[in-house]
Amino acid sequence: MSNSKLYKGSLTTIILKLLNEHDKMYGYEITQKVKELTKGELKITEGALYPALHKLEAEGLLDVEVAKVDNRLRKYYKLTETGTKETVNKLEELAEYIKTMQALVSPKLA
Amino acid sequence: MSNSKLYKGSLTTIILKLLNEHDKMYGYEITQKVKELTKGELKITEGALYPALHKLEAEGLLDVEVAKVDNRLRKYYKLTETGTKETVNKLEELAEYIKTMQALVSPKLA
DNA sequence: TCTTATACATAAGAAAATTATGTATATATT
DNA sequence: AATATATACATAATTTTCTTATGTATAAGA
Repeated sequence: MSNSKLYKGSLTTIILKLLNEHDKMYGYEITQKVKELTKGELKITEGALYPALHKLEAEGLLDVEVAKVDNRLRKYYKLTETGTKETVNKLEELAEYIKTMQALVSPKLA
Repeated sequence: MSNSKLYKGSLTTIILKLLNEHDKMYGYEITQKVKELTKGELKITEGALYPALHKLEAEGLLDVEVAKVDNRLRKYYKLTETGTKETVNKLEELAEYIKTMQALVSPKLA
């Protein structure tokens, strides 16, 4: 994912946010979009992505829809209603995390 | 540590930064300082803290000095030269992480 | 023809945390 | 005096999340 361990725990937030913006996406598309948006800084590996998608689906945050394009399989994921609500929570948590960390590493500015 | 999983992976950064500011600190003091600086948002658990300190010591980033205060044991940790350099790296990684995540979740502002 | 890209998946192992314990002393409360 | 809370360390079992490696299959480009 990256040389930095800080990304641990943020994959779910990333997936939910992307799906919140793009309506429906398939796994490989997510990896490419992340690479593009972060200018190569962050590469989502398949070993992390697919289990994460399956977990989100099992938790009822995502719905899946299978399609065949160019004779190749695609699994399109989209947010459920619950998933949309959870996205809001995750984004609030991210904002809170950033605020908290800035308070810790820049205490003079906090 | 917190209800949010985002803190996973940031404990080392937090420890190093606190030691960079406070010269020497002992474990329990670190837990209290974090609680104070984050107004209770973040609570470092002992099961996470002590193994992390031992690991940083084993890696040569921290030196330890044992003291007895009020008949109770304290283990004061301080940054080694290597530890000070690594602190700079970790803080750069944190800044980079925040920048990257903002590019992902606020693409319009990126 | 061979490599790269697209597209899914899982399994073994590592890393970092949580949760649950354990020991011990000091201080505050009932 | 008894009990609870705070101070101060530690580790072990388990869980979560990721990396690395591997596997299958089709399409496109060199």
